[in-house]
Amino acid sequence: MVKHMEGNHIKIQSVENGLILENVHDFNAKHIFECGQCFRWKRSADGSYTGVAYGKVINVKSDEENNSVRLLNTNIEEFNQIWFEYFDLGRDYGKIKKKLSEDSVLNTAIKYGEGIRILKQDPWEMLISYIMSANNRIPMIARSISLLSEMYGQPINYKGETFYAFPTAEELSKAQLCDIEKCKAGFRCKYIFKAIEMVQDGTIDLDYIKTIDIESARQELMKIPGVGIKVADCIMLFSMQKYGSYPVDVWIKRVTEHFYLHEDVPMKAIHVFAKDKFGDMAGFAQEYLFYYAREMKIGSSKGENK
DNA sequence: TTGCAGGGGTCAA
DNA sequence: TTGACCCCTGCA
Repeated sequence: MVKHMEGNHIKIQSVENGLILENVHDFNAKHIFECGQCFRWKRSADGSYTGVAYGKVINVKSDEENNSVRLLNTNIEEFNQIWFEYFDLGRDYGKIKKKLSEDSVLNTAIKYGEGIRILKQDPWEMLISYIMSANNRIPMIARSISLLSEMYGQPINYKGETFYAFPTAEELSKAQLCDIEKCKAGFRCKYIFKAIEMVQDGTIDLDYIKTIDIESARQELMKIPGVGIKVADCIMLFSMQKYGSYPVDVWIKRVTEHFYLHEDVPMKAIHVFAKDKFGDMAGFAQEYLFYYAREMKIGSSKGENK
């Protein structure tokens, strides 16, 4: 079977309990799963990653030498239905990188995270996950999501281990605030509780928000408590294909100031800069810069580049 | 050993 | 514009 990407084509081969994708360019599992866009993928000793998305568990291993990717615990139907889009395989990242590389900073940044792809994740899951991210650390966020899924999500068995799907709004609507608090998300629990209610009663319609322009979508998302500019931008970039979004967290603020603005500026100035400089490709630029900043510890008090 | 700052921001004053 | 905020880790 052959599946078309923009300007290229992927060859798909069925193997025992999975698929081998060949002729896949710009796909590095470490870069994809560790660039900060997702919380539910865990690395194994063999360099593969196992995770839960859209109610399925799969194992992913990329081989950059041979431009191939191995997916385990799936099949062609599921690949066509879920994973082709999830991994954004219809997009030519080579073209994006070429364009962004005209900028010398990005030219360097891209060398570090050359295999990044922006996953098309579920808006509901991103909403709750990024509410949890406020003033929090990645391992803590991952733990809270995991606890919430264990309490309210559907169990999925894979190789003798039980994984849990991210719970739907309906499944979570059965929870009281004191139940949500068991996921140890602290002061964010009350925001999550309210977000569940707003989505469940239709005050917030994520499907609709996905269809409207980026500015309106941001305003709409920010009606949810616990959702500010940064969280709204993450939701839009990681689950609504709004690639002009440039989520500004501490790392992005540091790296933008360090390389481009050369001084401490207000948050608003960073957004204006990104829109001018990167336009509708700002989201891709953000991911390369984020990965680079973290790898190099740029601007951090512990970094060598301060 | 205990204590305290601070973290993928947001909210309220 | 500035602190407080849950929970937890790292570092005196």
